[in-house]
Amino acid sequence: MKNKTIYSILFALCLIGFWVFKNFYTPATYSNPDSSNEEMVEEVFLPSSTTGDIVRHEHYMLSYNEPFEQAEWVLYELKKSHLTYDDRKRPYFIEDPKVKTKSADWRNYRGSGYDRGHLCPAGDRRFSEYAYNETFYTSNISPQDRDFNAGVWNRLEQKVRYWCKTYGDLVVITGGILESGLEEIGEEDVDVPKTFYKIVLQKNNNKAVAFLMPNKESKEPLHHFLVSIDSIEKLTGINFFEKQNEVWQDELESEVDASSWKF
DNA sequence: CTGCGTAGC
DNA sequence: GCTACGCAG
Repeated sequence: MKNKTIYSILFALCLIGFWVFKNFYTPATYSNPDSSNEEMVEEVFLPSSTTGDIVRHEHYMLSYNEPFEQAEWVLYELKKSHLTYDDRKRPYFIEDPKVKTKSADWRNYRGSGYDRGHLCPAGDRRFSEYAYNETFYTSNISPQDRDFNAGVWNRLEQKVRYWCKTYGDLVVITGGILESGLEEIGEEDVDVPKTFYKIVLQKNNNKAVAFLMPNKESKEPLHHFLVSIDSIEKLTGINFFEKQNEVWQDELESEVDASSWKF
C-alpha cells in the first residue's frame, strides 16, 4: 500500500519534471538577452495569425508560416532611441529556437540567386548587440531579389528611419505575400514571394501608410507603391489591427492617405 | 545601407 | 563548419 503511494508520487514528479522541461528548456541561442523587458510592442498592435505560430523575441515578434518556411508577418517598434549607428559585426544566420517547427536553414538560400532579406531590418536594431543579433534568426528572412533588396526595398527602410526621426515612434509590420504557385529554393523549399508589403504606423498620430512592392528593383519613387491596408489584408488573409476598434480600423485601413508623411 | 563569395584555419 | 576579408549594388 505505502509503496504504491510512493510510486504514484514519484510518477507525478516525473510528469511535472517533464512538463517543466518541455516548457522552459530552450536550446542554444544568441547569448545575453538585454536585461530590460523594455518596450515590447503592446499587444494592441498584434496582427492575426493564419498559422497560430506566433513567436515573441525581445525586440520583435513574428508569425511563422511553416509550409512557406518564412514569417507571414514580422512586427517591431521603431523608437527614436533605436536610431543609433553603432558598428556591429554580422553574425551567422541561425535557426530560430522559438519556432516549434524549426525555421528554414540558411543554406537553402546559398547559391539560389536570392538574398537572405531581413524583414525586421538589422539596421533598425543596432542599439544593442543582442537586438542586432536577434534579427539574424532565419525566421526573420525571406528570399529577395538582390537588386530589390539593395535597391528600392532598402530605400524604403531608410525612409522609415527618416520618418521615425521626424515623427517619433513607429510600429512597422513587414512580410511577403505568401500564395500558392511560388518558386521554391533549397532542400526545404523556401517560397520566393513575388511581392512584399510594409505597413508603417505613427504611434502618436494614428496615421498609417502601407506599401506593396514587386520583388524586383524599380526606379519608381516610393509613393508609387502606396496601397490601402485593406488591400494587403485581402492578399494575405491577415487582419492587421484587429485589436483596435472598428472605427479606428475603418479610418486607417480603407484609404490611401500619405498627406502626413514626407517623402 | 543592403548583402555575397572565397580563402583559410 | 566557422570566420575574416574583399567586393558589389
